[in-house]
Amino acid sequence: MSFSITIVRADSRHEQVIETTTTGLDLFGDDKRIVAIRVNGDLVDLQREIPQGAVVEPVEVDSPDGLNILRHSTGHVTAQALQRLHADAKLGIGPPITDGYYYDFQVQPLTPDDLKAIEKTMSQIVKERQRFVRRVVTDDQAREELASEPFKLELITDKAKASADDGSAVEVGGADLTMYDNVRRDGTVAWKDLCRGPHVPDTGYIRAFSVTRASAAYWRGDQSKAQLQRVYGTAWPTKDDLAAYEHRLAEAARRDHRKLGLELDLFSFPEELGAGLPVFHPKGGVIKREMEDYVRQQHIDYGFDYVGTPHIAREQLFYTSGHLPYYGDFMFPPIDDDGQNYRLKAMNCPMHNLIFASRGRSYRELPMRLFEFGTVYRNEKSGVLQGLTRVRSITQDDSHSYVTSDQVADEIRHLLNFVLKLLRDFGLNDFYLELSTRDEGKKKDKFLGTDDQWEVATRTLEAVGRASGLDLVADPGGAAFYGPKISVQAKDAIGRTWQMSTIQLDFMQPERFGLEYTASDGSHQTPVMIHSAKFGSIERFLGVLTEHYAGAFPAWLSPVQVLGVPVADEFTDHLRGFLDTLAASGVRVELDASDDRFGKKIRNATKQKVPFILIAGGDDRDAGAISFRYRDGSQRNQVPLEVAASEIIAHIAERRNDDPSATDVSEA
RNA sequence: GCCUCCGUAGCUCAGCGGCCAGAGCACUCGCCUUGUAAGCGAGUGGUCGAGGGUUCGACUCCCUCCGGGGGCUCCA
Repeated sequence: MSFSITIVRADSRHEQVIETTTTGLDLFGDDKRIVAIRVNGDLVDLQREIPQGAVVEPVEVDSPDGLNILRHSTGHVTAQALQRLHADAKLGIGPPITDGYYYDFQVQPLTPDDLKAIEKTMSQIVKERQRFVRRVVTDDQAREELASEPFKLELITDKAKASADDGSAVEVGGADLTMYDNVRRDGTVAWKDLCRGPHVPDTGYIRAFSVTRASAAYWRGDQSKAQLQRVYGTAWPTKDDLAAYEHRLAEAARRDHRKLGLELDLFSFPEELGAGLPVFHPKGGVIKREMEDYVRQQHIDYGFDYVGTPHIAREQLFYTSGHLPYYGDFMFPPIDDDGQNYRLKAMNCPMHNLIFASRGRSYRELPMRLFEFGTVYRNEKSGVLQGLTRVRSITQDDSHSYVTSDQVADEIRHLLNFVLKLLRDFGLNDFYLELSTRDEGKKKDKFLGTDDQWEVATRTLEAVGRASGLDLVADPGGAAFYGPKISVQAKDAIGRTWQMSTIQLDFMQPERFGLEYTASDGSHQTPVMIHSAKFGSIERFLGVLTEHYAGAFPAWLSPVQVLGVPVADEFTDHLRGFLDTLAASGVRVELDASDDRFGKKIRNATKQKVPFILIAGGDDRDAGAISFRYRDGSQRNQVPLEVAASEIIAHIAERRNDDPSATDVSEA
């Protein structure tokens, strides 16, 4: 008997006639790059029988599906290992995730030693080359086989609507339940799990994995349910892939702004101040000031007026704005002054509204654009604080544009252009837009306003977003309570995405504050308000910049732009004279006149990631010149003083984000 | 907020139910100083995160709080 089967590969398409009872494994033999197949479009195990006439597509291990299958299979191995070591552990779910997988267990908290033991046992299971064997079972069979697994029983009960052992990634179909047995070479079953599959043919396919950490998670993400231990791991097609992944993690750790903030003396979080409250040191202060100077000037250029408002206000203001009812958890508790309650501001908009409302306004004044650096205070839950990227005192470069409804689209375009220019000026060139809208489902009561208002606002933002030519990604439910928003997501030097600037449309607050302007026909109209923050917050942006540049900031942002290092004491004067010239032109210079040796000074300067190290020795003095050492380690010797000065000054004035800081070869 | 791990000098980290708690770097002082990543020596520096408890005795064990890492949840 023979079958006709079409095999489809990405680059070619040909037919083969296959003898025998055909399984996927027969077709692809021991090709360990192929971990599953698609039969007529459905993802299935390699061992599944193939119906006559089927179209078969191999799934390679390094495809997205292949990686998920590999990682999910590794999750099964992790679970088997854990239950070998802790017989009383109960299974939760174990899906693949970005770069890896996890598996949840009800078990005692796991120590790093436990994780090492799990990894070791996993290696044994991999060596045993246990086959993954799929088996269709009835509900009753499954219940019997998994009688000691309460969480699995719950899944079986809920199978019609709920997810399988790997959560949302692979759903249990309404009809069949499947078990996956891990079968040893002698035919005995080592372990089994309720699972939709598919899986790699045997555990020998798992060749590069690592158990990375353990933490806690709630059963089905529900705080009222059991707390489980979540074991995270990662798995890759080859050891090289795993090594590359680990290198990426190390690179991210090297760039961690919390670490660099300490090493470069930029900022700190004094325990005495409280969690999430940073202080900027002089060097961090320079970067902060450069950012502020830049964005203040840009706001002026883009037609904004610079204003100022206090940090606290009577509580009533935030009821008027709607923030207390809708945002109250994020505000610090009231300050009681003789029966009058005050609040630290968690946002600046109500105060800007008061400036708008301070006198009668004409349509001739619109768009009216107010801007300030407003430090707001948000009582973020202790567990979510993270370095500068999640703090409790947030300095926003906050602006509010008040416009007529006809001007909305133009103003959004204006703001988007502003924001994109700013991000590019700071060296972020790769971004996309996210459109955050109201959740149309159950959480509707969390949002103010009518359906019509939301509809119009959302459509306007979407139209401008699309017209920008950037990718526009939907974020349902992510809107503020007063309106939808567009946020710019920027990718940093190692490909991580950060939410930076936001542009939010607001039809609600003008109404609540009774804001009005007189239109050309003499009627009183309500303006539309557009919130926007370009950096988002100074703190967060500085944190992201630090990681983007790994601390090697472009010269114009560098706390110390030029550091002079004499080869020996006697050349200090030659160097000092030149540095004075640069300083007179506004360059931030330092001279290392300490009694450290030359090599040590180079080392110190390099660790501080100073863009220009200037060196003066006998050759330089005799030639009326100076030598350069750039951050990437390259050198230029005996550069005439005038040439050196004009190059440095020009480089800084141009606010260039590239040379000489493009490469950073500081020791890890 | 929840779980978990952690908190010893400015930093990175040793140490231990019982002499007076250590190292390297940093800092201070002295000597030294010629070409691109650590010169030598000495010294200063700690209420062992805070408070309470157990104990003859606590940096060490227990509890609470504060702070941090990782994760969950939340949120933008």
